[in-house]
Amino acid sequence: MYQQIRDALRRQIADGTLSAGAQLPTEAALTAQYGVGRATVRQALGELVNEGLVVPMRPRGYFVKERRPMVFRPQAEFRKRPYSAEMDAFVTEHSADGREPRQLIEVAIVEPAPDIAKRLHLEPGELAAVRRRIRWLDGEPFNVNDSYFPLDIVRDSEIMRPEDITRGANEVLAELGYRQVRALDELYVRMPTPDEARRLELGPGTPVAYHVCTGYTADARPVRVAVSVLPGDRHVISYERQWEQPQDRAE
Amino acid sequence: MYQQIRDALRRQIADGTLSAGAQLPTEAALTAQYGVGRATVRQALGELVNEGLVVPMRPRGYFVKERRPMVFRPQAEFRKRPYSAEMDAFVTEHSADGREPRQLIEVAIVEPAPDIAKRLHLEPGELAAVRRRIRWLDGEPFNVNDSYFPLDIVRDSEIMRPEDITRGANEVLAELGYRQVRALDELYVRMPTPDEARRLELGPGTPVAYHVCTGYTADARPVRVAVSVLPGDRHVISYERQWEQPQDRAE
DNA sequence: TCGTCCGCATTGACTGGACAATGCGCTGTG
DNA sequence: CACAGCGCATTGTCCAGTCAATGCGGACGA
Repeated sequence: MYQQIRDALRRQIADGTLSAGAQLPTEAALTAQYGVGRATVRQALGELVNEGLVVPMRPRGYFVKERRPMVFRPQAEFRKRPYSAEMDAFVTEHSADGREPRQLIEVAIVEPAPDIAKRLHLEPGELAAVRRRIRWLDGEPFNVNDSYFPLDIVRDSEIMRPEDITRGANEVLAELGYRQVRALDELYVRMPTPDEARRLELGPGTPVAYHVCTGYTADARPVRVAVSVLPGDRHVISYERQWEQPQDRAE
Repeated sequence: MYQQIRDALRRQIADGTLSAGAQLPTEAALTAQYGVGRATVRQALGELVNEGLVVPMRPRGYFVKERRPMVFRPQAEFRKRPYSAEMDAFVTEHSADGREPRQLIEVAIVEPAPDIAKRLHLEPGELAAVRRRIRWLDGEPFNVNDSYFPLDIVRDSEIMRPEDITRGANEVLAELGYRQVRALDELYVRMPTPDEARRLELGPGTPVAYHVCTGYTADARPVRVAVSVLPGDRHVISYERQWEQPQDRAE
């Protein structure tokens, strides 16, 4: 059965017989070794690909996938205080040292998708400004981040210019009189849409985190919806908490 | 080509021609309709399955998958807390009303996996206690949650008993003199291991969030590592943040 | 009326082939 | 020595078929 082949290969990957980056036996070799048809071997390999363990490099063969996640911190933009020693160590361990960043910013005025409009309290037909950002690391697309703002509050502001805002879009919003005091984060885990897979150059077997952050002003008006798509094989999402009170935590 | 068939079906699912729960044409029907071999049709259907859009119900046919996510809040779940109106509304919208919960608890003494041991600052060979929980909703496995504690501090405590601890394991730890004041959360997104897929009854095309929470006492000792596996199709992870309070309220 | 058994439609697993596409490396040429 | 071109190993796509497993529903019998 193909499951035997699949499991044997998976075991070899897990125990290091096949280390990261190593080449697997070719389809022909496996066909001969197990005495089965090629379709059977391909099914075994296909499942490993779908698990994200293996990448086919046509026509060179199959290779064990390497995983080099970067830390993604939803918290980073809010916090000014220093992080704890643990967080520092963790970030250092997964740092981007030596990798070359690049980003592309694009600004547009759109009628947002229904779920975005709902979060911004926009009526159907009302417009929003969107800053679309694609970020790259070492020439590899890393994540996409689209931030939506109600058009009437950011019109003619710095936010509409497709350039990097060093002090952050949140600071600009604050200067415009819409300082955010609260945010609601949602995180969905799913397989990418074909469009996302293309934009992020995702191989099969790579799920994504879909992160939606809605920022509110003190009078409970939503002024920003940030949508991020994070490839699972390139990220670890991390945040820190402190207990204000002795408290339970459960999932 | 199989891509045409796949895309045509995906379009029908997206635009509602095939609604959630509806049956797709059978392999035989598609074979006839497109005049291709069965393998081609199966490849098209297989990719839709891997995207999590479609579920094969052997031998009844292929059906459009339904998605019913529950809110998962790393922030206190039992704690009555003054959540904001937005959070309340969001939780209400994705509530578990009318669903029947069940859970199974198992306690063991183990030599933890290297990554767990490292987070607990345990030397190789040192032991940990682990409380393994599987939680169900409407007979469907919902998530698994394994909490590890250094054995020497929980030995003979209530934590070693495989029963529900109403006031929470964290409170027990606090009573033992190890009150947690800080936690570091990590979230990985990946495809499930075969073991996870079996325990959680995951179909193909269902990614998981792998959530690791390490809790620290005031003197920076890690006393608890909670590992959760959350099926992507049954969860939306959500948390709330506030800007720069004296005590940053976590995410 | 109720229960049991069996047929059948459908997917799962597999065979053994065919031809196309594609990088890599070698070879031969200028 | 540099470069262009070709061969080749390998995966991608596809075909036509076989047999097994499985749940549902209808036919049949008590």
